[in-house]
Amino acid sequence: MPNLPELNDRSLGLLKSLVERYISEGQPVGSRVLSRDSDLDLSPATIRNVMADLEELGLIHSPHTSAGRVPTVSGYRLFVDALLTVKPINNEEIKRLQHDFGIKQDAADVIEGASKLLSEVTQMAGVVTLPRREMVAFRHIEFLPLSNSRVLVIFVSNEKEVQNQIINTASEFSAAELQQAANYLNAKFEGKSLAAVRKAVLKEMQSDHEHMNREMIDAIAMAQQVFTGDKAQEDYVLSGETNLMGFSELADMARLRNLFDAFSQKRSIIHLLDQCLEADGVQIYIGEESGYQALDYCSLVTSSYSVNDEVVGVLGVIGPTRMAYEKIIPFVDVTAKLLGAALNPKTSSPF
Amino acid sequence: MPNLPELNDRSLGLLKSLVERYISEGQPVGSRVLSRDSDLDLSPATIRNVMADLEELGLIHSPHTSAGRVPTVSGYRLFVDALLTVKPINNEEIKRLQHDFGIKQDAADVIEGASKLLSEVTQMAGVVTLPRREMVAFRHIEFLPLSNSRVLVIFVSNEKEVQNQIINTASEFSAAELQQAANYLNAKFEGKSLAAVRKAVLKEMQSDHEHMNREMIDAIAMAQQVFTGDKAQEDYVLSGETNLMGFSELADMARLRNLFDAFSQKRSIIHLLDQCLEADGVQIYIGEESGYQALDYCSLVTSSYSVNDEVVGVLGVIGPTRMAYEKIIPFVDVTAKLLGAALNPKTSSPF
DNA sequence: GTTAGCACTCGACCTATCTGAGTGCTAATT
DNA sequence: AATTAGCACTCAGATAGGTCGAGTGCTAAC
Repeated sequence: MPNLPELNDRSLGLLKSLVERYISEGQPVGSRVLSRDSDLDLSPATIRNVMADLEELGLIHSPHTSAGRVPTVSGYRLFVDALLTVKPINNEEIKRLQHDFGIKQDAADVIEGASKLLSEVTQMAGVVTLPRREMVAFRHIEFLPLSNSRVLVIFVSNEKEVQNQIINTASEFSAAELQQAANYLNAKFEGKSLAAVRKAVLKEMQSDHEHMNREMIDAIAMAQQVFTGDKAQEDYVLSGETNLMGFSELADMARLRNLFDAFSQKRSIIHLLDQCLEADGVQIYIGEESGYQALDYCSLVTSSYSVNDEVVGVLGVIGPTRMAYEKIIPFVDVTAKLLGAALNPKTSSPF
Repeated sequence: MPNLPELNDRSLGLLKSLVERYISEGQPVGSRVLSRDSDLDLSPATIRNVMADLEELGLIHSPHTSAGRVPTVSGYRLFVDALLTVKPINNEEIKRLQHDFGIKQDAADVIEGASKLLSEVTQMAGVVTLPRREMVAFRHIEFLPLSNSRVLVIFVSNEKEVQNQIINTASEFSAAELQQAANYLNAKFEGKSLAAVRKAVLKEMQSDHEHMNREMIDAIAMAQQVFTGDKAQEDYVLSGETNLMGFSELADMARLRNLFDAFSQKRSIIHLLDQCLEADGVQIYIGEESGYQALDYCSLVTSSYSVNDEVVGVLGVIGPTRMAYEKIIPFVDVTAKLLGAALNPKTSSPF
């Protein structure tokens, strides 16, 4: 095993300077600029030696012989994990953002506003997943008869969210019968979380039906269709995709198309965002780390957001790997908290 | 006034060959290929003379001295209006498309399916506007109390469409009061078109309220908020945008960005599509004809679609000006008819 | 361990040249 | 009078050579 060059403070400091420089300038950085610019007082020659070490460790890389060095994915990773000095957001700024959130009436608007905000402030793409259905509270259900034993189900959760779907029933019901069923379900489940409702419905289905009358049984049967079909209706709101067209990393049409295809198919992106649901705090995927080819030249900075201390969704920013992490990270963090608060009418400011 | 060269049959035939050739090959076409290929038996020299005439008329144009000729917008226009031989769609194909439409349950799915269909078949971008709200039938309304005098309005139209909005009321209402109001409105308006409901509501507002009780007045006041606020909630479903990235006309990042910006802002595109609502039959905008800079290098082929003989929306295809109009036009036409039929549960096939 | 010096590499940019497709014009042909 | 052959001309695109400068790795001196 070859004797790997050690990573002392000096090397790390150098890496930090290099990454910062590359992020701000966008061009491979050479030994001379680094010598002149960085606070460490070293000659270009010395810096070249250190850079050779860093290259051997796979932290930086030279596009060609006579260009400077560029951080690799591992380089960025080390930078983000250990070297980054996050810039806190000043208080006025937070106030302003908070105010922006305050205006919106319904949940969909709030979500869309958050997505736009993310993209406008960062000049990259912003993304916000819709809140998870299971985590929201059951508020009200309504059945309306359609033709051919089909029933339109309207379902209100939380304060502001309305969803609807069509189900097929075993027999045809009158408006009055459906009303009864709805009344039953509304009385029984109001205020519970959807996850709880789902569990309760399944239990009812399995228990013997002796103590239940016909209407109750029908109601439960319909509720089953509504709540236990797992049609992961997950979705997200994306904004500012076109900002990404400005970055040279994505000037290549094939790459760009890959990325935009992924955006419109949504599947991969949703998978990825789902992974962020579990982790709390800010989560970062740099370049290929995401595992999705479409995002190879991009980084994703995410944070989950919560309502009533329950994680319900994820939001984040997508941009080129060369992004100003020290600003993006705190901004994503704050936005997630503000969004959570805005979606919960009861809480006051998290700050 | 200079003596303009006349447009005889030969010139027109030549223009036709040229446009067809350019559409299929994508490269400026010269006198030689046209002489060899076209059915008119003419030497390259003669063709050059004719082409010079066509150029003088502004129908074709030479990118540079030693390139062939390319149709101008006027050239395409003349081609489309007078020279095009539309290829009828064969019957099996229609059957297949019809079947695709048959499967979908709810209106939103049908619309999205149509958009995807348009983009997949043409390999360009497909767009479908959501049906106009005023034209659909009123079916059912429902009020639910929220906090602070706010009321959630759920509103069902047609068979499958559900919409909702939040309104602010003058005073706080109980669930029972709201129920009464809803009953009143449902009884009074069921089955009428939204445009009719709107008119009726406005009339009620102006009439003296002597013959009405308190609940009716409240109901009408709420209905006014719901139906007469003209929040043109117009929107469209776009698919296959990324197909456009493959066309050399849009290889330029600035152009592409312009276009995609227009797509996500939606405003311009909606304006344009709205213009197509009035015209019936297939409508075509070629290049700058649209008046929107973002679409300068694109053509838009649209057709309105109708439910119950009432025009409710527009659908179409967006692609480079260099597109196979003879196939696209009949396809858009058929798709519009099939979509109209699919949205109307009562009609049988239009074919 | 650090630095100065130096030969070397290589992309970026500029220029010159060649090629071929296609034109416009003129004069000959039908 | 319309068509065509012939020819000089134009111009984008590809290829090749040449210069420039930024940056490197290595060696020897500090």
